[in-house]
Amino acid sequence: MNAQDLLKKYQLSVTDSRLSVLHIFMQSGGALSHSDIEGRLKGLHDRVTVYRTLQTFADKGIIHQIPTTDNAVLYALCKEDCAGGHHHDNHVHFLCTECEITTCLDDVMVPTVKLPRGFRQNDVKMVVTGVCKLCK
Amino acid sequence: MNAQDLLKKYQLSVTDSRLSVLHIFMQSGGALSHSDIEGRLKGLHDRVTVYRTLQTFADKGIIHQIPTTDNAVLYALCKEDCAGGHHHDNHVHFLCTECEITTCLDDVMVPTVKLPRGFRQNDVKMVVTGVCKLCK
DNA sequence: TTAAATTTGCAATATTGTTGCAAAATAATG
DNA sequence: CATTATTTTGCAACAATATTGCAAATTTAA
Repeated sequence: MNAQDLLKKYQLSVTDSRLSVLHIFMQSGGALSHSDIEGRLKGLHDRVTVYRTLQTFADKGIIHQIPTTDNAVLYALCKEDCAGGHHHDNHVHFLCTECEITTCLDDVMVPTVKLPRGFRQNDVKMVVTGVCKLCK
Repeated sequence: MNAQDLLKKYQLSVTDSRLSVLHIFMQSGGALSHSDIEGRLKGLHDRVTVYRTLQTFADKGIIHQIPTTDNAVLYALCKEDCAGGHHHDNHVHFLCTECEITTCLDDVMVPTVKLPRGFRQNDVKMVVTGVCKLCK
């Protein structure tokens, strides 16, 4: 699906900045931080606009956040079937200590864990740190 | 073990700020962010000192970081057997959406996952979101 | 084509984290 | 216990990251 249709699908106004950010995600394939995106926009849009765009996309379920072991917040495109409110992004994320790139391991599902009595589970996030395929 | 002995065990100077921060961790029981700690210190010590204290404790293995799905970095006391350089904090962390408190589920180990060919794993973090025992 | 609604960019401000350095506190020594 | 050496602290300055209000510009609806 192209960027314009994706925006319409989620009932969002089609604007330059939203298209740019979507294109950047589509081209990169991986997970990006706010500053990654800002860098690739080369000053085309304001920092604030990027923040708001990411927020909007996350609210709509177009992108999802990835927790990292350090400080940064990363975002990645949801799979097509993420639609309908709740995400299907329960795959493992991988952070390479060599190239510092975070990858979505789409084929590695997050295993279920048995919680102590009384805990109710909604969501699980899992981040593996190590050396990725390309840096090996 | 009391705070003072703990500091000596790790060959750290015993200072007011370190004792205060340790006490805060011991009383809270749960995971705390930098600003949690700063808040409870009520201006007793400088922001910078808190940063440095947390850094020192993390380096020595007295506390460990917990990745969260949002922005914040949380810290929690390591178990006694964390000593000797490498941590035994490979347990699951639980974030309650009601009380917003992060707990270490010490008895729930992070399951191992099989990574795609070529990926080498060093470390795994797992955060479960849901409703905790007390908020149920 | 025009009016209504939304989005953007700017400015200001808040929050979070880092660094250098002199003063203070702690540890080591006799 | 007193003195010296080492470490730690607090301040100031700074950098990076994030948020808010508001007028101008853009997009959508009519």
